[in-house]
Amino acid sequence: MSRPSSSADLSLSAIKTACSNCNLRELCLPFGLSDQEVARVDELINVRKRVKRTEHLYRAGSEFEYIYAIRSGFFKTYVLLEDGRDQVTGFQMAGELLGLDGISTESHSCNAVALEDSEVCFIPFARLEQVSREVKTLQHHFHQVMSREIVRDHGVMLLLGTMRAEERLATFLLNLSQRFTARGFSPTEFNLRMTREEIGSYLGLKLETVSRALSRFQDERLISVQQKHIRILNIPGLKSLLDNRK
Amino acid sequence: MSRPSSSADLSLSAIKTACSNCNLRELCLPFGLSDQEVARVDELINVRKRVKRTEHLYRAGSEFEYIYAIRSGFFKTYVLLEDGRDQVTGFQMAGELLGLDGISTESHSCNAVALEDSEVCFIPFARLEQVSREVKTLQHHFHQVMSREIVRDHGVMLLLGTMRAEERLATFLLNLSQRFTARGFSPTEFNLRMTREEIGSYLGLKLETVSRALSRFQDERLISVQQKHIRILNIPGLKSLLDNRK
DNA sequence: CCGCGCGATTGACGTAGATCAATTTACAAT
DNA sequence: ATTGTAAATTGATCTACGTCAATCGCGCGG
Repeated sequence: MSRPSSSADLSLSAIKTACSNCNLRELCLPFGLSDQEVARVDELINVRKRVKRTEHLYRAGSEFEYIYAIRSGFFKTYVLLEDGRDQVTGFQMAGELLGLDGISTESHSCNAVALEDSEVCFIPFARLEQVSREVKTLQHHFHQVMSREIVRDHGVMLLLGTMRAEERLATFLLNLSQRFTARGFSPTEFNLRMTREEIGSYLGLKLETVSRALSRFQDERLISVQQKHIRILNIPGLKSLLDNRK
Repeated sequence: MSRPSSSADLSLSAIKTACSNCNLRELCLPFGLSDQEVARVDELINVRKRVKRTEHLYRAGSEFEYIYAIRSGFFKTYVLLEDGRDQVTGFQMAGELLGLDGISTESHSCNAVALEDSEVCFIPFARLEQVSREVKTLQHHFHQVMSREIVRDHGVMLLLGTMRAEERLATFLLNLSQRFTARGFSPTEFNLRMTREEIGSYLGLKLETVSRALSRFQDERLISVQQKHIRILNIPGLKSLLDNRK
């Protein structure tokens, strides 16, 4: 509906939403807001939609109109080079925002695709700006979210520029663990939503290298891997792969 | 004064500033604002300071209070790993903003150091937020600036994750060329402000690799290099290094 | 003008990860 | 259950870039 673009037709039934009774409140846009202020955010989120696995939420070049908040599910964002090479720029889970890349040129610069069936809140950006002119805490928090994305990107640049394969993968696993923890899931046991190839694309490695590194971690009893199921057996051990180097 | 921190004492005389008569207006924060609106921005920039070569503007961990606009000069930002490895996350020139990383945690997450004697406008962030609650165009433009940084970072991730040494360097040179052009300088002739090692750190390469690639470009008559002086002889040739791959 | 030192260049060699290829495994459709 | 397909694992080899090392050369201070 809202964007009859090249992206797959996202959904079906728009779901009535409310941040007020969303259990992701503390991870998402309304973080740190008073009840009254959350009510202001509520009024600007009027649509929630389902996005099925493999469907795109937006594509590079498509018009920017919304910021998206992941209600449930899992996404990846990626950029493409003309020759077909691509780079996964991030994996996003519940409570995280998508689409910030679109603000700069009014059109998206990357692609966002669901890695599992998901639900997404559509936040009309013009209205978000309007409300954040009125609600100081919302304004500040939104700036923090954007800044956090910049800081995260710098971390990825550090990873891509200086780390070896095993360090990259350990960093990746520890990051997932920490984010699952923040969402109330086990820090040590989870299912990967992405393929080895997608992990590799994110980490600047080939899928074979990812697979070999996972196997080596398993040999060293740091983790156990069975396809997409990961169990972290030795968090300090994984961490020690990072700080000892050089 | 403002931050009696670990950073070198930046300066000397604060200089009276005014965006209104700054020739970088169109590249900097006031871009796209009416005269009246620029006047509002003027009132929040009360300090301009000199930062000498090798001096830090801020360091990771230092308190965040200002966004900085480069009036003149050249900076690099970098992040550090405990073991001493570092990654240059960007090179910034006149009209560009520094310090956006600090918003997320109220303290800076990277380091910013001048690569040549520079002048910097200090923009108290709390006041910037205040004024941008009142000036819609300023608010929107600031969001665009932050978003542009995210998009830029994604481009660097693509470079670090998928490109080969010569492609990275060609991309780097073309990017510098384009930014110098936007500032009224020659697209084809400029002095590098950074060492081979700093270029390498930014591009995820060792300094020897940077040096060799530059020499190869010179052999192929794409550029001429003499120490820090670069002359680009064949822009299409450099570009063609990028799109043909694979 | 001279010498010192950092930055840059260039060469020889080593290696982490890419590439190519062959199975194996999981899961979805029938 | 059976077959088809995509994902994952593992091995053998190749290579782009890193590492180590020897100059070179420019700019700066005395």
